[in-house]
Amino acid sequence: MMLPMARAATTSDVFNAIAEPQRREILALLRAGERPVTELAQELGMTQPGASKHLRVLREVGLVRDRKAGKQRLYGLDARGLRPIHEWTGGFERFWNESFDRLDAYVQDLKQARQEE
Amino acid sequence: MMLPMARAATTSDVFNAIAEPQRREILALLRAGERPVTELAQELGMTQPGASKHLRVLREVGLVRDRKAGKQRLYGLDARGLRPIHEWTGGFERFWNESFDRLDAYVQDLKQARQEE
DNA sequence: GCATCATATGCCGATATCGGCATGCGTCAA
DNA sequence: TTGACGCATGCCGATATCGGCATATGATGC
Repeated sequence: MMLPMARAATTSDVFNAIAEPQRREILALLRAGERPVTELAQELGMTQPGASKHLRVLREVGLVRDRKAGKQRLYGLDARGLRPIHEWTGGFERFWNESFDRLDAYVQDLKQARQEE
Repeated sequence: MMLPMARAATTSDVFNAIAEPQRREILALLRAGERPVTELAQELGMTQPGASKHLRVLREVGLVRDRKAGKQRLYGLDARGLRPIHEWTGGFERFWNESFDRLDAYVQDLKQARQEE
């Protein structure tokens, strides 16, 4: 019957988790230390359920850890998952300084090659 | 009337563009040099329209440039847009080595603070 | 012009995503 | 136990996303 396949990857990976601006803000805030949900929501101007949902995503990909502290639930940063992304982008470091030199060079080569044909 | 607001950010930023595994593969391949659409599609095992669509997204966020070369259209890498991501993740570099030491330390601080209240 | 190759675009179906809202559940204190 | 607080979850509506397919657009060569 061959159903259409729709979406492939989903929010269960780190790349996707940090594609959301608000989630990036949460991570940035958590660098200063653990924080309860309500405080995060307040500081970032979002609703409490909104914050909880984003935190859930971040927790599922391992960027955030939570622990109970009495009535509250403290969320803390676990940045290890960001390392692969840092390294992946780092693999392009050589290119973002010389991108257009390279392009130009390639164009030159191409013209050369054409004249020699 | 207050309609629901649904999705906030969209595919028009670099974080989102590289959230797609196939788009990351395209970028990785383009490190080796410019390539036409069909070749990309073939090497990555996707359909030509599929490749074209992903390339469109990459082009719209500026990660890829295209130029016409006769019948073909060559796509080339413009990695400058990856730099902000590299730097953003780099802002967490201090944390991904000592994440849990810090957490523990914070817990200690917290206990201290509580006893002193 | 016409056929051909290379690429882009449009439509569709399935599903994922996000925000808002209400509500559930657990914990603490009185 | 009851109430208050902190947080999570569920449901909904609007929209975005992705793959597959057919088709349009564009350039080339005859």
